[in-house]
Amino acid sequence: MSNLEKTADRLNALGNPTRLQIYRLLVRAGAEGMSVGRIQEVVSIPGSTLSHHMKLLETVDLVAKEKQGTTLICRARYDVMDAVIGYLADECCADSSDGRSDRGVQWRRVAANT
Amino acid sequence: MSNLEKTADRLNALGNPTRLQIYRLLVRAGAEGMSVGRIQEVVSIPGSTLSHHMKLLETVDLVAKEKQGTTLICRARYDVMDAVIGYLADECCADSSDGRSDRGVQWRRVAANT
DNA sequence: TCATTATTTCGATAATACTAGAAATACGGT
DNA sequence: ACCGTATTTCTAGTATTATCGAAATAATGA
Repeated sequence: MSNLEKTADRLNALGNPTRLQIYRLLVRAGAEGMSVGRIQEVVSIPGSTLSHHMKLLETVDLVAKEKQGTTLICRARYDVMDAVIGYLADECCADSSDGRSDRGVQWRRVAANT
Repeated sequence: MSNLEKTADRLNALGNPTRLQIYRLLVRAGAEGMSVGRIQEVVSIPGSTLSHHMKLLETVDLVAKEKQGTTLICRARYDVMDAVIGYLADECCADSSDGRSDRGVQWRRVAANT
């Protein structure tokens, strides 16, 4: 699967309001993550529908699941989002080789303030 | 329309291999842009299909069209991509207020090397 | 083992998206 | 006015996606 296809799949996964909301929750939850049940409380949709969305997010690797007893902890995979934005910024929005770049802004990955 | 919905629509527009390819072409074409016909030569799809994709990209403001005589010049709207990545980086991936951020990387908009 | 809670899978329906041929429109040149 | 080129709109078939109730599975504790 090409880089373009993989990126398109991931963008598509985020290209749904419900899933983007879920992903946003998970990113904000940080390393602690969030259980499927807790997510369901927030987004207020039937479990079966939620499960379907979670599966898609997991399929494209944007979300990882870890079973803890009977509950499932979900976490955003920052490295994968990193790859997505990296594609947009580098592969896609990189300066073209003929130096036609005149956008004024660019996206760059920077180290977190640690 | 909320910021989340708008962003989801834009991600959805890019979440299709053909459209992502088109968008990539346009970004690389820079300020000069690219005509619909030229895009069609590259991506090799029927005009009606291409027109449909271009319309969607325009609807979400990722692409602007400018009529020059009988041909249509299309250009990527970097400011809008900027807003999309900005949402992901700030709204979505921003450090949560409780300081749980521990990702190691972050995306930041930086000035282009002018 | 039984009940309970958490989550998924199944199955079905409705909605949306993708694709593309054919006809229509818009423009510039003759 | 007519022709050719560029692009869109119309129309429709097919495919994919979203939704959700009900049944199934998994894990824990009594």
